[in-house]
Amino acid sequence: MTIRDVASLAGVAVGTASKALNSRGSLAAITRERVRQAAEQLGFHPNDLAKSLVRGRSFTVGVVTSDGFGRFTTPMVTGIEEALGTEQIAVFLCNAQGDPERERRYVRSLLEKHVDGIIVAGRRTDPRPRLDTGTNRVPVLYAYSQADPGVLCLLPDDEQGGYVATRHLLDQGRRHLIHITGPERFEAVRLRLAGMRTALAEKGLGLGPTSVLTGPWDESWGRDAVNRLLDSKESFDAIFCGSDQIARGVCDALREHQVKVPEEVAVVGFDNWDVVAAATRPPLTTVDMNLAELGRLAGTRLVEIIGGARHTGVIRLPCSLVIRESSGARSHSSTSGGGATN
Amino acid sequence: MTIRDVASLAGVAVGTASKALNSRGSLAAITRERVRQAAEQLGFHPNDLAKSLVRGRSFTVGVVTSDGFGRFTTPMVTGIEEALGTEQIAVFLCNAQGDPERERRYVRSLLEKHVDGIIVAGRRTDPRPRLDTGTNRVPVLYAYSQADPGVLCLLPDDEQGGYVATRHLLDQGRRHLIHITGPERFEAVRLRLAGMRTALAEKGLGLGPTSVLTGPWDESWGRDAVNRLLDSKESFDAIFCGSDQIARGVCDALREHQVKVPEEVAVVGFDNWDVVAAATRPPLTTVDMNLAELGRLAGTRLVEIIGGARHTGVIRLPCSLVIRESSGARSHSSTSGGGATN
DNA sequence: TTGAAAGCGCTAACAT
DNA sequence: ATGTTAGCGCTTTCAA
Repeated sequence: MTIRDVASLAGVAVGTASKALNSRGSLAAITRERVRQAAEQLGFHPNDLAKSLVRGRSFTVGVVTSDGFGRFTTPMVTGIEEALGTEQIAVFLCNAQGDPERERRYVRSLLEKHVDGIIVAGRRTDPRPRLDTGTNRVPVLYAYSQADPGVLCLLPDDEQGGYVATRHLLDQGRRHLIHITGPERFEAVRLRLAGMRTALAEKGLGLGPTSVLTGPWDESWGRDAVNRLLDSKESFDAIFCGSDQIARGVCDALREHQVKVPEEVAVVGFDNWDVVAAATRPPLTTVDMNLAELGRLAGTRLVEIIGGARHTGVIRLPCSLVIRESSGARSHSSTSGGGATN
Repeated sequence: MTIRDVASLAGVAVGTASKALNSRGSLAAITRERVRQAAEQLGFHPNDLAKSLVRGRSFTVGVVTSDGFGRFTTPMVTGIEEALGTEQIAVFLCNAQGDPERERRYVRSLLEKHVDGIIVAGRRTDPRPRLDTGTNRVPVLYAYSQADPGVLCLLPDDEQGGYVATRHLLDQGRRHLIHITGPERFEAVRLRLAGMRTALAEKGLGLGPTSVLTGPWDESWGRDAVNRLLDSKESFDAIFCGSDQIARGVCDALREHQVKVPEEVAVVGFDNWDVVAAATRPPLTTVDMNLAELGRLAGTRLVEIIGGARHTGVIRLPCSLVIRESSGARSHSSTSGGGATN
């Protein structure tokens, strides 16, 4: 079942059939129609392999992730697929699991498949070595991942995220804020904290050395940190957490100490990881990094680069605040709050 | 940069170069080496598109999922990739999100890319319509998803899963078991319950009408169900839950009513969803569906079918029990427990 | 407006 | 053992 069959059924040459099916060149309307009908009748589908070979483009892109299609990659891939789908581009997903050897193998395979471009997606935003594509000049773009300034990197604006979260707490009248977050070696941790400080400074407030607690990214750290805080007798009326998992631990520990959330202490998380945020009691107000949107942008930018555009540098996409009950505010969502953005 | 360049640098004909690079035919060792060196020196990568065109196989397969790379699909894809990777087969991942129209578009695109086969992956195991590939005869296989008996379906053995969980509780000396699970319209819910009944029957025990509580799949249902149970004054010393999320809600509610887990009530979950199972207090004993293994099998079976083998019918893979603290047993893991399997 | 023919990069059958 | 050649299915000049 090839275009020859269609051509002969329609009684035309293959070249003519090709033009008819691709709406190219000039043809009699009647001929075009005859070819279309023949194709329809035979259930003809063109062979993309042959098409790609002659056109020198495969209309596929590769996504190399180190996150195993986890929490961060998943929504991004959805966005990427959405953006590329409208361009008729299909996606090869490769899960390198952070292993350089696997990554090399995947890249090799992608190059042999002549992908039109590659998106590198990570599980954390800290700099990584540039993807090694040898002498090949395929367009490469980094999403939720960054390499050096010579390439295009798309990242959430963690600083602005920290800012809006804090600003929201201040707007609720809270004045004694605590930050419980992940390990300081994460750039995201440092940026979110910086945004928090900016928002506090605008109100003439600051953060004492005992008000920032760093530890692992998980629930039990949230509980431990709260216990430590309660022991220290430090007073506070709000906690901004570096992740929803931490926030959940925080809420659990507060409840178990009969501290009412949000009446006595307001809590804001980070990630808007639905299964965690929705299951927390009370449901979490949290920062959403808009990863699907970031994925969408990655897709469209990559298409532009494939088309010849030159994009480099870091683009940071604003986070939004998703308001639920843990912060004691009436619900509404917001992306605004700027000011902390570079 | 094509095989011609390699051939001319090595001073041989393209056919010779091809043979050398693919270790086919008979060649002088010295020639083979010369070609290899030339390829190396030029950084030559063969064009898979051309290769596929002439060989009539693309060495790619499509995975169409309705689970958005979620909890179930993610580990499966890891297994699929692993199995196919060793066969040099790459994977097109398509997230149809349960939308038939999107599914049609993806299948069309996969067929045009001439994938060698397609794996349909779901977010629930209940029967779905067969994937529509038109007149095309590509091999299709269903993983964590099933269609009709004419095709090959790979599923977890939910009944055996229910059996091992229950058996484990009985082995701990528990005698008054409760089942809190998801909506009865799920085949998995009915099968797990059947396995539970089998295990109980072996000890001459049964399940009263008030001992099986069905509801939504989430944490709050677990809490509600426990509250209802405690109100009813029904006595029990173990709860087998249809999901880890339900189990987590169950543990939280029990703790809040000062019921000790596992001393007074043992709890077993289902899914071994690490972020939930590990964060629960105490950490959950739970049933693991071995989805990566299921994915691996899907990959190898698909390769066999592509190779001409004919496989149909339903294959159910055994679940294993992952023992943590919520069931009050010393840790060890087990896949055995059969008996409830068809 | 249509047809004929070249060629995308590669493999495989056939010659030498 | 190596070279030559004919395609794989399609698009795209160029002629007619």
